[in-house]
Parts: sequence; structure tokens; C-alpha cells
Amino acid sequence: MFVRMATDRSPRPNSLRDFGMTSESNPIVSLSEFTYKKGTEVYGEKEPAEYVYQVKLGAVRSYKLLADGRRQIGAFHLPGDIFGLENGEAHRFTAEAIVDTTVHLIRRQSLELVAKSDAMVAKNLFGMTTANLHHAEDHMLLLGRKTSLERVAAFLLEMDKRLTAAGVIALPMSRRDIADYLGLTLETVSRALSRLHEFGVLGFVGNTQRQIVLLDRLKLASFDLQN
Amino acid sequence: MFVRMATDRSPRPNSLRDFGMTSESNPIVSLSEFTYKKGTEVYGEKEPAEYVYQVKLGAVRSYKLLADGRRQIGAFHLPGDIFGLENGEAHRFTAEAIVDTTVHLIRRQSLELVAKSDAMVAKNLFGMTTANLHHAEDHMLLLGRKTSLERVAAFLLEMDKRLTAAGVIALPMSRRDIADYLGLTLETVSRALSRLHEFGVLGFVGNTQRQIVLLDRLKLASFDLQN
DNA sequence: CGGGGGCTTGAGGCCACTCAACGATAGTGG
DNA sequence: CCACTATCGTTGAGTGGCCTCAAGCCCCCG
Repeated sequence: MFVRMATDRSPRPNSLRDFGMTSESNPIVSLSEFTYKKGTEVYGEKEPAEYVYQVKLGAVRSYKLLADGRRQIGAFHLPGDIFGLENGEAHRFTAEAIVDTTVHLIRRQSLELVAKSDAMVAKNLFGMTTANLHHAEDHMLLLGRKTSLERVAAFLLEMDKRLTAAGVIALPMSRRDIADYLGLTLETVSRALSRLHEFGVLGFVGNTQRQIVLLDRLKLASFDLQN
Repeated sequence: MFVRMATDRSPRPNSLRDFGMTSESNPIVSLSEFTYKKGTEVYGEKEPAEYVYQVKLGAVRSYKLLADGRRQIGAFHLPGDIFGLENGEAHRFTAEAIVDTTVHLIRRQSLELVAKSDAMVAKNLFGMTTANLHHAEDHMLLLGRKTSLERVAAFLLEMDKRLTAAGVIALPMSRRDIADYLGLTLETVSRALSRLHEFGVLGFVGNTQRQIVLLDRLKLASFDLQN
């Protein structure tokens, strides 16, 4: 953890805008870039939260483990997403790169410093925490009360919104990751996808099973009972 | 909803301290008191969030429903707890009084006004949202990966921390409420409690099944695999 | 071209759910 | 104060949805 290779200083910290900063307003805040190899840890649960991250390219999973190895993924972080933002001292999840992933990172300390004087930044940090809360609240409903088919349908709809390009959902994560996100086993996820395929709701692109095209978004949505 | 009887103005708004205000610093903010009868709705999901609430006496459940009636309770609010705090415009859950419940309520508008000028208050609001997020994160792990026995054990340990008086856990909620909180059925909850009783981990007080005494807290904790 | 990881599919098992009966309790109204 | 009723909780029997275990295929990658 925290084994970091040479990083290049980003000359134009454009994604500071996501915290509510323009490049002119706060040229003090340093923004670094770093690439994690597939499967490596970005930070561990209960480690001190020193940085906040934004995915530039790739994908990250945030998860908790039980003592016997059972895993619950709380969220996937995709390009543009900010993760690792904590209010307390330590991280609440372990974060791992699902594929080779490039992130922007910013010292938490400097971010807090700016937030103290810039209300706009503080408001944006609050908004991000709120968004995380909303996602967790919706996910509790899924984990507590939805069937396997409903969970997988909901997952596809979420991914469709978040990472579809050219009509194709290019999933970066494995069936096991999906299963641990949805509170299922990988076999159950696979079966649910097969069923949706049979129903003509989705199709697979090429030879890989990670590229999915939604053929009938409306029908898919009907499998995920909304609240 | 929002059928409100005569409320008496509280002369000493002592619980404003929970937002980081002393009674001297902000005598402007009005704090009302109101009592909801058992089973009545405090607010509904997607209703505009006009007030923030603090439980003075009683208990409240916050839940989401699926279209077919499946229910997921996200949290129980017990005396001292603040609930209904939203960043967005609308409530994310429906809130109902589990038993006759007295709350303090404060206009959201006035709270936001104070937060704008008082950093301490703003920080406390942020902290409350963070606490809610942490609870939801832990609950995702429970709902996604724990067995029925582990869930019930975790529930008892949570309630033990939050509402034990004189060594007795006086549960305000029914088995159905517990089940909908834990993502189980009421029968499964009942069976789990019976098993824990057989194991000598807990006992029931009196004739009611809502008063529980923990006989072996350590053994109970061993049933809930920690992460 | 061999090895390994990822995915699918099948067979069987088990844990939690469903359905049902029953007792106890609390609330209601005569 | 006592039926009457509704609600709550427990327990049993049986079912079923998801899990477990296993085999086999495909693809990637050395």
C-alpha cells in the first residue's frame, strides 16, 4: 500500500473545478497524478486518510471485509468520480484498482485548508458526502429487499447511466466484483445475465462477456422494481 | 401527514446544543415540540424537507418502500437522535412514529441560516451527515453479507449501546420492524432470538418479548463477525 | 501451445421464506 | 370488569431461491 512510482506534476489542474475551484482562484493546491496497476490497493480500511482521489482513467472498487473473507463492495468509482473523501481521520473502505487506473490526487489537508476559507468548496465537499449517502441509502434497499434479477437489472441500469459509450456498456469489473457489490454469488449474477439475455433485454458484444449492449432499456427497467 | 395539534413553544431550547448552538448565542432560532401518535407519519419520502427533528421521547423508523410493498428500514431514531436532516430539497425516507413520540423540531430554513454564519453549526451538520453515511455503510455490509444470526446479534449489540437502561434493552419496535431493518422476515428474527435464548446469551423480562436482557455480551458479540 | 483466470451451466443442498396454527397480550367497547 | 377482537410473537412443516460444488469452455497471455 502506498507504493508509489514516479508521478508527474499536472500543469493544468483542471479537475479542481469539481471541488468548486477554478484554476485562477486557488493555484496553491497541488494536484498530482498517479497510476495504479490492476489489482493494487489505493488505500486500506482504517488507514489514515491523507489524500482524496479522482478517477481519471480506469475503475476502482471500495469494499469492506468480514473476518472470514466475505466481501461487500460499497461502490465502484469510474472516470470522473471522486473517492476517498473522509470526514474522520481514517478510510472506511479498502480501495483497489480494478484495472490499470490513473487518478488525480490531492492532499486532504490542503483541501480542508481551502474549504475553511472558501464556502463554495466546502459546499461542494458537503454535496459529495451527501451523494455518497444517497447512493448507500438506495443500495441498502437493493441489498435488503430486492431479488437477484432485480439487483442485476438495477446494476446494469446504473452502469448504463455512468459509463455507456457508443451504446455499449464496457464493464471493467468481473462477475465476482458485481456479485460482491450486489450481495450475491458470481454464479447467480451469471445466471441472471443469461436470463436477461434470453429475454432479449441485452446482448453481448464480441467474444468478451464484459461488453454489454442494452437492447430493451424499458423492459430491463421493468425488472427493477422502483420505489 | 403534517396534521399538527397545538404545540407549545419551548422556553428553554436546550437541545440546540446538539447543533453546536448555546441558548445565548442564537436565541432567534425557534424550537417547537410536537407529539406523534403511534403509527403516524412524521413525513413522507419525496416530501419537501421543511423541518429537522430530534427525538425527545419515543422512537421513529425511517424506511423506503418498493412498489409491491417490500420495505427496508434504513434506521431507527431513538431519544436524542436527530433525523430528517437533508441536503437536497426532499426527504429520502418516510418517517413514522413507532410508539407515541415527542420530537423537537426546528425549521430547516432557520438552521441553514445559522449555519451560513456559524462555522461551528455547519461543521456539526456535516458531522451528522457523516454519521448517517457511516451507519449506512456498515449496514450495507450487514445486508449484503451477514447471516440471519449475525444480523440479529449485530442488531442487539447496536440497541444495547443505544437504549439500554438498567441492564435491560426495552425495544420499542416489533419483530416485523426488526426484520425490515435487517433484511429478513419476522419469523427468521423470532427464530434467531429463540436460538440466542437457548444459547443462554439473552433472556426475556416479564411477559412481554420486547424487554431483553443480555446475559453474555461477549458470546453475543462472537455471533456477529466483525470486519 | 500450455496454463490460468474468467465465465457459464448443471446438479444438489441449505438457509431463509412462505404458509399455517396457536398462544399470549393489549386494546376496545359493552 | 369482562368478553371480544386485533395484533404480536412463537413454532412447525414444507417450499424455493440462492448458494455450493463441480465440470467444461473460452480467451488471454506468457
